Amino acid sequence: MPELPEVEVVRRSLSNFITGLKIKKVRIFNNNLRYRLSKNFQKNIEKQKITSISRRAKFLLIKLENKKIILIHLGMTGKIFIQNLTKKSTLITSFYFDEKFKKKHNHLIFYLNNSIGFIYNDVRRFGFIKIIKMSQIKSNEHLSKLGPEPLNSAFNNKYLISILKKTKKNIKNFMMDQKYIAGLGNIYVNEILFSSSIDPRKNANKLSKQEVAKIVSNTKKILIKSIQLGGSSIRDFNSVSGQKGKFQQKFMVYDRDNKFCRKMKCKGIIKKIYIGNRAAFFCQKCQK
DNA sequence: AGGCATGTTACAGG
DNA sequence: ACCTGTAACATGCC
Repeated sequence: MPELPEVEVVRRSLSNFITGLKIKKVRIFNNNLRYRLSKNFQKNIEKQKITSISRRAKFLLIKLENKKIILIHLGMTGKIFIQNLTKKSTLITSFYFDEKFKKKHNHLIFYLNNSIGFIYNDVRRFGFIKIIKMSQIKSNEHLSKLGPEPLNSAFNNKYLISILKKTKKNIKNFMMDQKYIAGLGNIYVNEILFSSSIDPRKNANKLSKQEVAKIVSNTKKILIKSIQLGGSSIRDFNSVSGQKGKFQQKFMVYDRDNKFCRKMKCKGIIKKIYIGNRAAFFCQKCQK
């Protein structure tokens, strides 16, 4: 689920629900996420008020009054629920609402005031939660190596041209690399390259200025559009009651192998190949 | 049954 | 040093 747009959608709805609330108590059901929780995990965050929630790349940063930050990465299947504990109903964030969510993979619950529970659920446990200090943001091992935010003005033609010169990667692997552009994943890179009419296998340092400009503008356009539509919901939440993201309805290539290219008059067939062990979807006719 | 999945990281070899 | 491929992590769904 979670690439930049999905994480941003979670951040926004989460922000409405829990900003200003106090973490009364933390219960841990399963300590075995990608990394084990630190020894002082509970002690560091209990009785602390949540001051704000921000996002960097695919990371959520929940800032607390004591200058500590709950750093969350959702991995592949991490989800956050906000539950109204008194009514025993699931309120949730616009993105992950599901009344029938399985308790099985709830690994952690933060009891907030107002009878609100913040639940971390992760089927595959590739995600993780760490407590860091505000002062460590810049030096943190996860955050320090990240490239610019694609929606920030620092991600522009000039920047991209300058770093593309130095790489020997193909453009798809390049764009997936968080140290060059932070927050893109497999779905959005496939979609951006399609809308830019660029073959994902193309050497990144062989792109023309025009192609680079297309990547920059299409990246911003697609991410913004997806955030507006609540992100992409794939593979889960088929229940009608839950609010799903809608960007998956806009996919031009992702998971559309053997289907017709959706570009007007193209009639090419979407092909699926593997690049760097990740599925690449593209139209052989429009992407050169 | 085996392959595949929105992610990241470590390691081997070129 | 950079690049690529492979495997690992763990679970569920075709």
